[in-house]
Parts: sequence; structure tokens; C-alpha cells
Amino acid sequence: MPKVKRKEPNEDAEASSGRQVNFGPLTDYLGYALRRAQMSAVAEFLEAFKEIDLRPTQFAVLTIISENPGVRQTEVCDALGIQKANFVPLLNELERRGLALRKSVAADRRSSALHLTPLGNVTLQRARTIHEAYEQRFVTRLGRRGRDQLLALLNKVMEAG
Amino acid sequence: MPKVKRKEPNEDAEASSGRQVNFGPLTDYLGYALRRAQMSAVAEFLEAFKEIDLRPTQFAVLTIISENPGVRQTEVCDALGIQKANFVPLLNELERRGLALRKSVAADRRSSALHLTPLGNVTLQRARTIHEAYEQRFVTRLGRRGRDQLLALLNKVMEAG
DNA sequence: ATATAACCGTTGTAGGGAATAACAATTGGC
DNA sequence: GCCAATTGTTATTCCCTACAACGGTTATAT
Repeated sequence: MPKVKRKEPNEDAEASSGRQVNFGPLTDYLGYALRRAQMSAVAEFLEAFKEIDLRPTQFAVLTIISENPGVRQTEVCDALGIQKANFVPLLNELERRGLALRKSVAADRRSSALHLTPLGNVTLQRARTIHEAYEQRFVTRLGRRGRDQLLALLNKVMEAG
Repeated sequence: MPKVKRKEPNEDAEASSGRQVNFGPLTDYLGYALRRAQMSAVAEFLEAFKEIDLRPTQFAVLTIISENPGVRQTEVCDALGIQKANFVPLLNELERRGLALRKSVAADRRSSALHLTPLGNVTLQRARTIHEAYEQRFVTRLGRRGRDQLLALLNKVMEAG
């Protein structure tokens, strides 16, 4: 069976389908807006961080380790809401790329102390620069005041969750 | 050189890990707040909709079909930002549960018109009742004004994404 | 001191969600 | 009729999340 690729035409990307879809009450659902906004934000994050190949969770982990040198894996997991089982391959990847490393600790041979490598520190600095521009996009769209309001409201959403 | 850290017995359920983790600049990252808020909202949604076993995407699909009887699959996908390939098993499940169905259309034998079954309509009504209580939780935490502000800000986030 | 419980990191497994490539069947433009 | 485009489908991949269980280690209790 020969496999042929036939996908390229149609430069006009949008509005190809004829009918307009009525969203009904969906446009007033906070959960739906939250989902769409988050998907959009993640997509922009990936685009912005493509050059250093960092995903949001990786950026968060590097930040936590940087702020808490020697922190244990379980502590990072608790802080970020990550399952410790899922944290293992995540940290493995950061170690493989030479950004972070596990240091065995004499006091407790079960746990390992996490540190950033020099390359990890450099990468994090670069990431922070990229992130500033990334955050700036929100300020552009919402205004400084709107952006701060959004941050405060999002934090309130999680209260007593 | 950090030295030994004593671990107290675990009287309380929370705060089991000894050390306090410093979040650094993370608490001022809008993307991070967005991610945590969305995860929290989804968890609450699943909890609230457990009794009728509906996930957010399924609820959205039922809503769109209800508002647009006879809508085609591609139209629903475009509206909700779902890949048409991923929509197939999603709709299969709704059909299997007797909530929605594909009706072949004479005018175009490629496409199928989507409709809710009577059970689908009943389920959607039940879902809307549950959703009202779900949304009310946001109003309780943010106030009516805060909730409306949040909705508006989230919609602005997606502008020109 | 020894048994028991708790903890840390790890492995394995499972599922949802999203993305891409490819395909058959069908429709429409030229 | 030929070729391009569309509709729905299958298959595959990847990321993220969740849960159960384990070996090794440490702490607690008797």
C-alpha cells in the first residue's frame, strides 16, 4: 500500500465551515473560560520558551530548586502539587540535560538534596528573561491593574478548594 | 553545610514535611496561578459532576449540541478547539451512553448531524443544575463582582493569542 | 532491642488530553 | 472526468496526572 501525503492547500485557515455555532450559556461559564485561557497561556509559554526547550513545570521546578538549594524531592512535589512518582522522570530529564542534580545526603540516606548546576543557573537566568517578556504580554492585554487583579482573583479561586 | 534536621512525629495531617519551601518569584507568575487555579477548578468540577459522571469537555459538547441541533462534528470541534480526531472517541462515548447520536444527512453523505437524545436532554438539564451550584462556589469566594471581573479578564487573556 | 510504623524515592501501570499523519468516502470546481 | 477539498475515521505519539506497590531507610513504640 503506497502512502501518499496530500495535505497542503488552502492558505485561508479560518472560517472554512459555513455555519455559525451558537455557544449558548458556555460563554458565561467561568470554568470554561479558565480552561481556554490556560490552554492559550500554555501554548504561548511553549512558543516563548521553545528556544531553550523548557516547559512550564520544568521552569517551576528549576525556580523552586534555585530558591531552596538542597531541597528534597518530596518537598518540591508538595510545593508544586506534583505526584512524587511523576517527579522522577521530570528530574531525570533535568539531570540528563545537566541543569540539576541529586546529591546524596549523609544524614538521611533515603533522600537526595537537589541543586542546580552552573548550567542550570545560567539557563534559569535566561528563562527569567524570557518569562519577563512572556508576562509583559498579559500586561499589554489587561493593563497593569487588570493583570494584578487577575492574579489576585486566581489566587482566591483556590481558597478552600 | 546544612546539618541534620529533626523530624517531629506526625501529629497533624498537614504540613507533614519539615521544611518550608520558598516559592520565590513563582507566586507572582500569572501563568503559574492560572495553572493552579485551573487544576483546582477541574478537580472541583469532577467532584461535583461525579454523580452523573460528566467531564468538562463532555459537558461542553452536550451544551453545544443542545444549542445547535444537527450540528456537524467539525463545527463542534472548531467551536471548542478540539481536534476532530480526538472528538471521535469522545462522541462515541456519548453515543454509547445514549446521550447523543449521529444522524446521517442526505444532503452530504460524508457528514453526520449531531443531536441529543431525550436522555441526553434530561442529563444536560441535571448537569446545568449541578453547574449552577458549581459556579456559585466562585461567587462565594470572589463575590459577584469579582467573579464577573475574572470572567472578563480571562476572556481578554485569549485576545490575539 | 526488637518489632512496627512511617518515610523517601522508585517502578510500573493506567487513563485523559492533545497533536500529527494518513486514509476512505464523498463532494465540488474546472 | 479529473483533481482538489472536505468529513469523519484510524493509528500513533507525547505529556500530564493518578494510584498501587516495592526496597531501602529512619523513626517510633513496646
